[in-house]
Amino acid sequence: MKVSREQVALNRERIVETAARLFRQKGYDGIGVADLMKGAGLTHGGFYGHFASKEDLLAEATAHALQRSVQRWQEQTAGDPAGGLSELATNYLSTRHRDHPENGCAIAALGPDVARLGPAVRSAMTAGVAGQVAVVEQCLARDGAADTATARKEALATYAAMVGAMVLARAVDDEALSQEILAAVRAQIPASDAS
Amino acid sequence: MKVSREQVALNRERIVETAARLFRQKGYDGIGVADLMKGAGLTHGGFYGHFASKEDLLAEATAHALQRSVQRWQEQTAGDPAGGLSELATNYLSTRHRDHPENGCAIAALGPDVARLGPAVRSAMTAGVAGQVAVVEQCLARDGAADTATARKEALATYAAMVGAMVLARAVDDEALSQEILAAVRAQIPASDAS
DNA sequence: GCCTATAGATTATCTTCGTCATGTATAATC
DNA sequence: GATTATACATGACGAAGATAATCTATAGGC
Repeated sequence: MKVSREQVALNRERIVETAARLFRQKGYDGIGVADLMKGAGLTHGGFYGHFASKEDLLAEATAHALQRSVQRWQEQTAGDPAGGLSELATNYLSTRHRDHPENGCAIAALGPDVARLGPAVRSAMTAGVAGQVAVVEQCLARDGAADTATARKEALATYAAMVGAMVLARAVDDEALSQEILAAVRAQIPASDAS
Repeated sequence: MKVSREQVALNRERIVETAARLFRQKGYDGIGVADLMKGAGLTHGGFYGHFASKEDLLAEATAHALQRSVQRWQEQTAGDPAGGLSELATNYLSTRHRDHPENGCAIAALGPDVARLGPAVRSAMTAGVAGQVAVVEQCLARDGAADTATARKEALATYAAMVGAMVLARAVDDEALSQEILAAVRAQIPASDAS
């Protein structure tokens, strides 16, 4: 049964969105094409009309998720004259984020998976990383603590600490340690000892 | 064909070691039981005589890999009066480590996978994380820059940055950015601006 | 209002997975 | 040296995976 042009676009978008959610939640191998399609309210039949492969879908889903993240980060940090990094870090390093990877950072949820996959996925991830780093860099620049070269270095290090903290906080089976990790990185964010 | 007691123990050990290598290289779902056993020079038949499940093997392999890491970390840092963190970070944040996950840090390679698995695997991971954090903490204490509470916080944050940097450096498809990330975190390690 | 292109459903295929049952040769035990 | 216990090999199973071919109903254009 054919479907209208806009319905097709809508369906495609819904597949990508569902995939972005489910991949982050269950991992690349943790969810199959059939369930992915079912999650979008379709059956697996039409999948290969939309995407060349499952990996291709992951590339799109990753790009989608990261674009959204970057956008949200920009909104969160835009208004703050102090740079806005503090609020960003508080949100990122929260137990809410830790417990809901399906809406969270794609790198913290899929980083190692992506590292083992093909160029399409990796380059989508690269673009996302670059975007997120740029936001952190902007925050630091706005805060005006250092020259641009130092700001970039600091941005990269801060960003790495945030991602690492989330990976660790999720992997660990000890609630106290998990929270301790998040708190330690939160406390160390430059120009945001407001904890 | 039965096999001598010591041969059995040897086989088991070889399976765990092979698994530790292959899981880190290919991910939990990236390698099957049959190939795992083949990697240890056996067939898949005897697997369930040794382990209750594939996940059970991952738990053992994770524990094994992390114990080795902690041991190596201790050796690397033991002799240095300045704490030894600098050498540790240089090794961890190297392109060699980045390009050889099969011998590297289990968390950077398997973190998100572990987060989705059962308690056996997670608690093995937790013990390993705790051990690695303890080494970093010792380094900072030996360097004597701060009281113990601050040293612990700093250790957690430093460790998170190292793990995050490795995850990012591996996920990213841009050699320059990848190295930039590693360098930025290296430069930020406390008491080791010796780069 | 008919024609045709096509989105998505149905169904099939082929692979690979984790797990398990059985067979067999040999180490351990006496 | 005979008996017993068992580690591993072989092979099979059912489930689930990705991918592909075919079918069909309808949207878009005339």
